[in-house]
Amino acid sequence: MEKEQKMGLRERKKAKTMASIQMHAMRMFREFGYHATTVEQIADAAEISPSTFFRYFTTKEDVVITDNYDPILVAAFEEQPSDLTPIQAVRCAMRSGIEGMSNEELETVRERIQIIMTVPELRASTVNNMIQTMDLIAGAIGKRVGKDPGDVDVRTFVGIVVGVCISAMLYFSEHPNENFAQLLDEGFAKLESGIPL
Amino acid sequence: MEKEQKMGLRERKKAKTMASIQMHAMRMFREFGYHATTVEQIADAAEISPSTFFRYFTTKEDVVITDNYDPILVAAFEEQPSDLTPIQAVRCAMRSGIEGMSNEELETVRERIQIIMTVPELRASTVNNMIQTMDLIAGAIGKRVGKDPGDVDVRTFVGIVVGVCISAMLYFSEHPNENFAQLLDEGFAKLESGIPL
Amino acid sequence: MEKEQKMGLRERKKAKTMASIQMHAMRMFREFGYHATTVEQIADAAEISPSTFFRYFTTKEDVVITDNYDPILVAAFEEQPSDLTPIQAVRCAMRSGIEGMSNEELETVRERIQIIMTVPELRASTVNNMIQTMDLIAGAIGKRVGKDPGDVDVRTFVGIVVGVCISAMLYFSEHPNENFAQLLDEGFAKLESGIPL
Amino acid sequence: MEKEQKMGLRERKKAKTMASIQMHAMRMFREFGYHATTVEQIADAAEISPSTFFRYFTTKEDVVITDNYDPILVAAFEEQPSDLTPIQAVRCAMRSGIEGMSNEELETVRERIQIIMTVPELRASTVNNMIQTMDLIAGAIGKRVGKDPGDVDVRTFVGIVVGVCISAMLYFSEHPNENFAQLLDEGFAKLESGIPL
DNA sequence: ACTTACGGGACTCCCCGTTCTT
DNA sequence: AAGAACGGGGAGTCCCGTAAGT
Repeated sequence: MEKEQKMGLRERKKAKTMASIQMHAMRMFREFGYHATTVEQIADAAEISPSTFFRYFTTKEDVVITDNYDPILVAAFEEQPSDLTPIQAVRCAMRSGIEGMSNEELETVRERIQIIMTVPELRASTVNNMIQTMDLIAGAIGKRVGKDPGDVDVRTFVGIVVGVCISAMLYFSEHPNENFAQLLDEGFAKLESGIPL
Repeated sequence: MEKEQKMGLRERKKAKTMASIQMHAMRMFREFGYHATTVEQIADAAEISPSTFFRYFTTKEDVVITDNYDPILVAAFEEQPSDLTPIQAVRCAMRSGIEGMSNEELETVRERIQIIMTVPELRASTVNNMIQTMDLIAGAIGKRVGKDPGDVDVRTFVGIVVGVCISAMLYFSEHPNENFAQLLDEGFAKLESGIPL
Repeated sequence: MEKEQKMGLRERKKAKTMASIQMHAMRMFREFGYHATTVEQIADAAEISPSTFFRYFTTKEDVVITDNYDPILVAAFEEQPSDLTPIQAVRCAMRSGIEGMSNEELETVRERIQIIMTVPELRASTVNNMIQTMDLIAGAIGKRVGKDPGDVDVRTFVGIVVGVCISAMLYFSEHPNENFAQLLDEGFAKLESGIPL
Repeated sequence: MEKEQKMGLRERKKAKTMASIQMHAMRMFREFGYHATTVEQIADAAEISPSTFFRYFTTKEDVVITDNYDPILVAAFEEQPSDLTPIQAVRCAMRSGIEGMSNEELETVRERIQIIMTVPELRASTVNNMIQTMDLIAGAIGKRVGKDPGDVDVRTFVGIVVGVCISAMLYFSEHPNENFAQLLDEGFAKLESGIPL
């Protein structure tokens, strides 16, 4: 009990520190630009030492890229009724994942996408990140269609999903006034009736 | 004549230096690993100064990632008969692009893919690279289907193509004995009849 | 004759190139900042090669610092009537030097001072430059007062003059709306009646 | 107690490292010349890494230029009896500052001046440094005479002081057998009775 | 657990020679 | 003979990791 509580407190404190770093970092990226902001400056702003920064985030990039939506997404996917086609299931999972976010959260996501897609390195490593995420989904999809997660078809399918997500993010970064959730949804909607074009 | 020759010599010398750097780099990456090899070491091996290295390649990553297949691919795509569906055209362009390579060249490509997919940073920035490449193709596709290259559908289509390529490369990196060209081709073949799964 | 004309043309062309470089450089320094502007960018803007840049200006700093007022100043100084005290002579020489400038020229000078005093390196090397300039004047002063240019008093005198110039420039850089010529003149005016304070 | 001691130890270690770098650097500058000595070589000699060098000194120049006499000088100035004229106070402060140095220290100072005045860049940035130092003194002077530190007269006065220091240093660098302390003192002595010449 | 100190590699820019071209 | 290309090399900054305290 006692231990658990203390852990809880610690966890919460860690989460708070992490959030603080992220907040300051994002603000500074916005104000001065990603490259113009150094880790040291972020550490100063968050009142920690640079090494602590790296204990919370492996790299500078990670501050922008790290999110915790993976398990949420997977869970949402697994909850989809089994009569949906895989592509429908993905679409619905995405949608319900987004619907679960507060407006504030969504705003943060939008801002992150803007920064990410603007900075080549971030764009690169985010995609990389997505590939790993989608490996997760590959498992879920495999279960659903009764195939091995390593199966070529499953993998290709996952590739397509990632591709659609990327193009939605890119498109959104160039048209910030569009509704990102909708863009994404429409992308998958089209997939339901085959390849666009 | 004379002029052309001299220019040619210069160009050729530059190309030779570039190739030399790349050769040494790839060899050393293979032998000692990507991270264990420093730019300085590569420069030493290629008998140039580190600064010269960076005059030829903007980053260390670039040594692995840079290729000149973009214009070839685009050209191949534009040559495809106009009665093919976009996806068919892409598939055929890829195929003819690969067929135009010597065995040696193909071997190099294969090796590059292996290295790239193994090292996270390279994987990341290659994908990034592909996005840009595909922007090129977006233009060609736009022309073919009579849409703006920035059109959502075109963009989504391009995203899908990239997605399939990535998954093929990933799959290949895990199954080095497969035939990469064939993997890629099969990926697109499936697309022709809709989304797999 | 012919040769002289060609030389004249060449000279003029060189001067034009030099002016062009300087113009572009100053513009870019103003717009993007001194450090953010690279020599390469300047060269691009001036449509020359980086090496040519360095043929006209030894260093990047030189673009801002180089001027041709030294001989003018010395000449003006030597023209001063011999009944003036040294400090009066300096003052009058400065004044007549400035009066000989067009408004446009003065504006350029003002702008240069602003940039110079803002960038530490420029400030540093300008002062250095002034020391050399004043060595020139030391000669003229020596002649005037019948002492060796290397004499301690002459040197101290020169030091004071430089000191007053610097403080005027610094003051001006912090109060851009003041009249620089007047600031300088007032500085020397005070010297005529002893050390201020 | 314990903490204080340990802190003291740490501080002392840092100071030792700093002194070691400076010592090696100065020795090598003397032996091989300033430009012929690279930071890497200094780092090697001091048994640190180049990055550590730059953690202690922002630039290579800083190794020569950095000193800690500013606060000493200011303190000495503020201790001067208030019936002295500003110029007398400056003179006395300088004198008492120098008198507080050990012979060894003075020797180091002399050596530094020799190097500094020989190398244009060092000369330049030292002057720059002095301007900042004198800004400090401007504060003290302002207090003494009851004027704003930004006042034109105060600034001009400071400029003159700097000018005299520079000319003393320059003169000394050309006449190494002179007594620097005395040269400086004589410079200010003359100022007391008006501008020399 | 959190910091300080340090190492080291990537990368950029400045600046300068040498060579090659025109 | 003038100028551009090419390359070398040093200074400096930033990221990131590790070891040693505390």
